[in-house]
Amino acid sequence: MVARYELIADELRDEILSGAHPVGSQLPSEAELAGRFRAARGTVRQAVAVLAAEGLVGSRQGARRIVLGNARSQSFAELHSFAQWARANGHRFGGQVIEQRRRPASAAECARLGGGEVLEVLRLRSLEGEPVLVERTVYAGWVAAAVETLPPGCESVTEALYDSIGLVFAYGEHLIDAVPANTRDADLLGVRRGSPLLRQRRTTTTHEGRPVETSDDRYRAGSVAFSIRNSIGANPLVRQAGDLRFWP
Amino acid sequence: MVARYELIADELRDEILSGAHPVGSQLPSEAELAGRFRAARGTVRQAVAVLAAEGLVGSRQGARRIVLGNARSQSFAELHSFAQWARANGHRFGGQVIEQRRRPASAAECARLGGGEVLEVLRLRSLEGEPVLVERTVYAGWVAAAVETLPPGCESVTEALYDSIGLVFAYGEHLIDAVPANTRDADLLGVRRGSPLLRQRRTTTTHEGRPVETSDDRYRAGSVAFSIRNSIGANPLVRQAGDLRFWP
DNA sequence: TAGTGGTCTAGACCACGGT
DNA sequence: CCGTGGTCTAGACCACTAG
Repeated sequence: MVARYELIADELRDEILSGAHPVGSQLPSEAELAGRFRAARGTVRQAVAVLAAEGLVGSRQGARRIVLGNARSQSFAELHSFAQWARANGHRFGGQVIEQRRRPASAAECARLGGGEVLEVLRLRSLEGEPVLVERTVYAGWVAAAVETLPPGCESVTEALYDSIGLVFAYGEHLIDAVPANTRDADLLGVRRGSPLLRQRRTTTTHEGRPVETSDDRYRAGSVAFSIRNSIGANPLVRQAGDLRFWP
Repeated sequence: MVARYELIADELRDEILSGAHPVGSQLPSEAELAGRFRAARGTVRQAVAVLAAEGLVGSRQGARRIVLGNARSQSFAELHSFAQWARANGHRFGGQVIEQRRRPASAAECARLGGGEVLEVLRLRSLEGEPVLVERTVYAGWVAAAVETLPPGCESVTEALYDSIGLVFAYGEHLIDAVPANTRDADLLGVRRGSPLLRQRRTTTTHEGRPVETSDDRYRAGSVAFSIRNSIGANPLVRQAGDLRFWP
């Protein structure tokens, strides 16, 4: 079942991306759109809220909505999944487990994952055949068994865990900064020790708010960037801090 | 004029932050909240959408909303303003213009800012007395004059430009990655050449979609991080990729 | 099956922008 | 001033979750 407002949003998005509404131009008014799509004004507002959340249009009280961009932003919850991002963008990618072991949770991990035993996995992932990412992931005890059954060359852990135990990575918090490569990082990525890496630390939970994993991912400089769109003075329908996507 | 849903959101947020709704617990149903606040269901939904956009609660059809976090996220459009972020977080900060000159726009800048002459400014900014940020900003020709009248030690360019010509930085697009410090960066920040910097490239526009500036900001590693909260499978009211804030 | 959130409607009033 | 988007209401139906 696809919602009406999604269909309207899709149609408007296509018009924007195709150039029918150039960047800087005004969108039709809500009343006009409501008439055109034979929908209530509220439904149209939901549709344009989608576009606003994608950073395609902006709005302010009293003036017509304005087209801000015409680049497809890949709406990424795939911030969690290297594989899903790489596939969606047509990249050749791979991955390999380097190390994997169970151990007791540290104090910090107890706070984030809920204590007990955890599973620590070190993965090296590549893009177009080049190693670009060192992933150090710590899984909560209750998913450890499922992760251990995955093949070492598993392409997408996210998808595999969904298929095997129906696990959905629903919410995430991410910290992004820069760090120097340590000896191990440097060795795995083929860069010099101390050279810049883009680090993404994240904690992921299920729909129920149950913590699944925390991870420390380090990208070789120049391989990817994070892209964010945001706006000020937006109302909550629009309040989005921005869509977020990887950038090759 | 403060909207009703904002007041409701404020009250619920306070309850969450104060621990009345612990992380992992369920929020009251929309119907209950509507009764309690004597508001229509739609208004209550707007209020909880605010909290969802802040990453405090999550939701899924059929189940009650769940409390995901209890940390205040400083809802940052202030991603644009080092001064506003630093002040809001109680940091001691400063800034100084190192270089400033007019020059013709490059080809790339023409595309982003609209051509003609531009104003290039190099600023060094500090936190707690330590230099942490090298800011290379290119202003569009139409704001150049206003920027040139600012004192070299101006704390907040964003605020100063609002006060002087009513300019509002409304929309931004940001690219975040890691780069090695070049000789100049290293010299200004007091780090070794080649050491990691966190880079934020941004383009900012007005409410009307008119480009104002593009900037290349480089943070010393360890001084700040970017924090993002996001969710999957969210509906557009909630679709926010996440609030975004600096992190000391 | 009952309760919950997601969608949609139709109408009202208000604050703001531009003329 | 008019047109626009922002807020709010009241009610309806549906899809989903959970017991």
